Amino acid sequence: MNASRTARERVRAELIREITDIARRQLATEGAGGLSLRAVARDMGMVSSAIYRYFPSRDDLLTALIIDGYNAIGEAVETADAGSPRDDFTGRWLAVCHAVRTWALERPHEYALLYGSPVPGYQAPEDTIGPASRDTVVYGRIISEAQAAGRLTPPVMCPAPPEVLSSDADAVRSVMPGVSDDVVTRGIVAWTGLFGMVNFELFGQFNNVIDHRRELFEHNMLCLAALIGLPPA
Amino acid sequence: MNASRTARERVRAELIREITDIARRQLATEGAGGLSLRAVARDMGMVSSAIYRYFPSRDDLLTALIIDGYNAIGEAVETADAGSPRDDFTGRWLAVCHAVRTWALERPHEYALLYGSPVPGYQAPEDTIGPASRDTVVYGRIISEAQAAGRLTPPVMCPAPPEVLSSDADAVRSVMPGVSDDVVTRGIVAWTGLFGMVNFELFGQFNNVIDHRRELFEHNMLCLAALIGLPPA
DNA sequence: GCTCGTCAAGAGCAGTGCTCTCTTTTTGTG
DNA sequence: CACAAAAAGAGAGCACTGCTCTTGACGAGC
Repeated sequence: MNASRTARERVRAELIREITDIARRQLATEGAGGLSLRAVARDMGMVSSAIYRYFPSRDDLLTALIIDGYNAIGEAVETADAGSPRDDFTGRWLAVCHAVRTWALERPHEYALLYGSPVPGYQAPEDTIGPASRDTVVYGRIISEAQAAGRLTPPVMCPAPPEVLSSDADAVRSVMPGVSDDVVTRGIVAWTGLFGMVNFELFGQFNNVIDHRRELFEHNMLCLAALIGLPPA
Repeated sequence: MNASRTARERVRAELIREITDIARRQLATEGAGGLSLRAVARDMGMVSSAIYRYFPSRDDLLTALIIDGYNAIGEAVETADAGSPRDDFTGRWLAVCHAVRTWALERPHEYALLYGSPVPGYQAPEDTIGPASRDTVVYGRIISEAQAAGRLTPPVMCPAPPEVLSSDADAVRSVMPGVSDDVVTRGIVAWTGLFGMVNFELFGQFNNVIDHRRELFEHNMLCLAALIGLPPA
């Protein structure tokens, strides 16, 4: 009864996994806009309408891929952080930066699905906001732990954040406890700078301009680390 | 003879302009992926096949829109820079940053076409790289002129850029003459940080996180200005 | 006047997302 | 075990897409 029920659910789960796998493969070659339910169905030896038993619409498939993607990049970031000595805060930051970049370069279309322009007509549902912040808690933790260890010394150069930003800083502090508003906003600069750099490299803004992209990336991430106040390498 | 010939060419140019205008309007509501030649043709009271007399493919229409877009944002940036006192380098930088952000917020889909994920199957032709750098010369000029005026004092915090980056720095220096490799790389940090911030705001990464986006943007751009070495406001 | 290039129009092809109906298979229960 | 109910597959079909090909009209230059 329960065993048989789960038997059916198991094959269903297996099919869903297979569909998303094929879709991810198709995403890798065609890009988000070229993702075709019919092509996925063909690859599975299914008739196109049968796919709709598992994903009621193309957007639902996209949502599944997006959630998987956020989890995957989050996991990559977590692994990178775990591989560095706990008290080497700059090393940890650099490691997670490289993890993001490497992950993005290896599956550009999947990355574009997460951090590129939203696919037209697609509205990200609530389910995505949880996994979407899985990586950010890692960045926040590095900064928080550096602060707690007394190793955070932001250079005096940025103006003090205006009072109006304090509520936003409070929100961000949920992943970055124990730091001042000033450090929070510096963290946001580094955060957006990290992804801005990856975006530019991936979306072509560096074409015909920058050749040594890994080196430039690393140097700029070190620059951002210094801006946050992490100790020099 | 020549008059009549140009008469024909004039109506042709007028039609091309009308097509791109309608396409841009459609882009604003549907997004890049939803741009449909047939819909444009319908809006013009044309039959769909007639459009192909003017744009041989959908990609060619996209290319035209992209070139127009780069020129438009370039012009917006130039105008913003021209509106600030020549020797207020931080003010000029802040003005162009706000110009980029405002331009992007007013036509998010067009911005996504330029700085978002590349549309699937679309390969940007050579024609786009000229207009694509129209805005960057403005950023570069601000930094160069600040340097020439002796107003550029980068805070000591970033490590020195590695030797391997010198050739890339040389390339970038074509829009940012007279500055050291160190300043060039700082400029790239600011450049990517600017667009990283706009991307995050536009592509939804700030949803449920940041409320006072304009204020945060301005503060972070000031922080990046300080990182470059521009004088405090 | 006649030819030739330009253009609009329409039909048509292959593909898409999605819905509907019909049939088959699987499942839990009397 | 038998049977009704639920789930899944199959296929046709609708409206749409980009794009191609052919046909017929128009206007400019020889």
